[in-house]
Amino acid sequence: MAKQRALLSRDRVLRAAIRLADDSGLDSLTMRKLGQALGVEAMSLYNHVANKDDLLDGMLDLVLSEIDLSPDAADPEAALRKGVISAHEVLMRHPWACGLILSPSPFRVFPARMRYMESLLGRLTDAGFSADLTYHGYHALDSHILGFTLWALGHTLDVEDPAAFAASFVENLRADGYTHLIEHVEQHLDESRRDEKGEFEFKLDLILDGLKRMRG
Amino acid sequence: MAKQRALLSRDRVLRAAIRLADDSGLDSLTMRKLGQALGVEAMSLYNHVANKDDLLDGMLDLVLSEIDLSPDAADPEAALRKGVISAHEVLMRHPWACGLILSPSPFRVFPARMRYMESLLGRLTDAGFSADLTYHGYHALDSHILGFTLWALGHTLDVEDPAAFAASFVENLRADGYTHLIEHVEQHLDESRRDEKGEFEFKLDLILDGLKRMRG
DNA sequence: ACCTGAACACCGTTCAAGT
DNA sequence: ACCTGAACACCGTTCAAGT
Repeated sequence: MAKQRALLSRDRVLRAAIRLADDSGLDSLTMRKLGQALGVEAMSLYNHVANKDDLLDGMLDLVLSEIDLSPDAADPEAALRKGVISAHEVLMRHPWACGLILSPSPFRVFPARMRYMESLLGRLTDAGFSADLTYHGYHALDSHILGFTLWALGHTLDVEDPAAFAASFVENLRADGYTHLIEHVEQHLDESRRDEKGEFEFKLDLILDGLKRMRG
Repeated sequence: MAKQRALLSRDRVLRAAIRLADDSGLDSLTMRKLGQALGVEAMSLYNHVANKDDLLDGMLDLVLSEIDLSPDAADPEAALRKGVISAHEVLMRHPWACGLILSPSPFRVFPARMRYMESLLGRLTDAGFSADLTYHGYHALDSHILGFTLWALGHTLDVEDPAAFAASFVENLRADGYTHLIEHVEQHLDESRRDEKGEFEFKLDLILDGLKRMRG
């Protein structure tokens, strides 16, 4: 460890925290370990963040800033669809973020989140949806972005050999007659199907097509 | 506290833990507080659950058992829709459950979850969906159940006067020109719209109608 | 067989003391 | 102004000792 470390700053603390959470998960993000990663004692961090909640808010603010929900007057429907997918991709890169945004207490507000909300609502309006459809459509899309992504992340099983795991899982199921579940697991093992982005967009298009039909 | 307490058992421990989490949230569910609620020291709990993860799995097993996904040969489409709504209602009653099921590590398997998966797949098949549509439809519906419910729970702001909170929130937004977001918050304040179940079913019907159209 | 006191290795956070 | 040692009030969990 170099003796001459760069000076601590809020930005350096937040970026180190994101890296630590990306690499090792939120459970590994403790003030002590974060200090260690920065070559400093845990207590020093409190000179740059108010407390751990403030740290988490700051991390989310940087992450949501990566989302690109910019307008496209030439093709507003494509801009909406692309923005939603951008949000999904950003949240998949930072697997700890979705759960944090959706944790009920405290309700987290920070600048990038407001900009995200404003932009998503703007892209819905641009696409020609009425105030009423924009209202419901926002809920459908925001819950798809955060909810589906968290759901997908919650189904990534962290095991060396997924095929072997699934095989022994199916074996256990067979004895108890879970016929539909066995078929579903076998469909998952079909390499041609294992396409997470495809699943996100499949449901996204169900939602978007339904909204467009209601728009008439 | 009565001196003569009923004997501890795994079932009593699990039910007390569910009550504590329902009333005070998952953060309040510590082994020490759970012991206290049962009139016992924390260490006694380890005679009935292997560890805290085993406790959480047991709690989820009881909760998911409340879901009614029974078939209805006379109207299989209604059975599917009713079952999805039943799952949502159960998960709303136990606000800590969704987040736990979707927490990525460990991937939680327990009997009631397998029965839930098997039943949901069965209701999709009953409704006449092909193997392929059942595969994608299961992902769309399961992620809607768990993801939307968690999303909705993550938006319940725990404040004494929501209207006053929203008003001051809007005031802050106005200075920064968040016009779409202001309109959205004002739509939320419209009493006639505040219908959480409506929002769940709005998106559910987008998904179900889309699936039915693909079924042809 | 079931319960518990003491202990261990952790948390977030405060605060007086150092530079 | 920024960093830190010591301390406090918590966690989950183990284990030997009690009944």
